[in-house]
Amino acid sequence: MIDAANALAALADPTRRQIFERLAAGPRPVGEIARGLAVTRPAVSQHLAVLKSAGLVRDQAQGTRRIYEIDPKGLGTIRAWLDQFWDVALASFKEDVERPKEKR
Amino acid sequence: MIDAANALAALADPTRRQIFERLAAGPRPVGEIARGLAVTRPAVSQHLAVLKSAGLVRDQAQGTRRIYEIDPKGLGTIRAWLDQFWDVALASFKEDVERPKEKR
DNA sequence: ACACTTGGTAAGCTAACGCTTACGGTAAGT
DNA sequence: ACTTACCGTAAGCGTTAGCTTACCAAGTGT
Repeated sequence: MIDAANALAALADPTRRQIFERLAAGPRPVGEIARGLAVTRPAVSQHLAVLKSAGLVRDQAQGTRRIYEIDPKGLGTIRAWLDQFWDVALASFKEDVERPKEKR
Repeated sequence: MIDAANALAALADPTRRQIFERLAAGPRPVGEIARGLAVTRPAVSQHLAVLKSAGLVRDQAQGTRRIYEIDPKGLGTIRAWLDQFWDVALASFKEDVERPKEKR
């Protein structure tokens, strides 16, 4: 199951965000993702596994290489979770604007 | 400065999410937040400090107690960051729908 | 068949994180 | 003034997370 908890935890890591942002430019094999990053290729593999289990990316075998791309599922889960608090945040903001009026 | 990195890292922790969700029901003092949670009050204080520095909550002194509430700033930052990938995700999803058609 | 490329996995280490206990500091009540 | 309630901070500890090196499996080309 893909809940918001895993998705948020996955995107909390800087290296994982870097990988995710790189995939936003289009699907890529693991080696190409690792190239230019500060960590080794096995580290990237581990990160991809975490992102995959969080529903943020999906892979697709193509010969000896695996093409990774962004999976909309994870993003949708996070967005749904965020929307849960959006009205509360807006109410808080509205109160923020009206508060100075009460001050006088 | 409040960037998406800090906000995501802050919401990655389960206890911090629990605190944040509890604040969605309305502003509360620290003691009331800690009541019912599995951790001690100082732990809650530390978590609140992290959430605050991420722009997710804000506090307001009221006598000897400090009232915490959700700050829309952090949520907005995360949402803006997510929207950066939203079109990519939609394109990926669209391709997902049309791919079976090409299969035959 | 053999070599090479590609990538996932295991083992182990280090650093960071979250928690607790203990303490200090401020405001309110008596 | 003295006590009590409320909360932040420091110090210390155990666990986890991310990284590296080493190894293994599968596919491709010659």
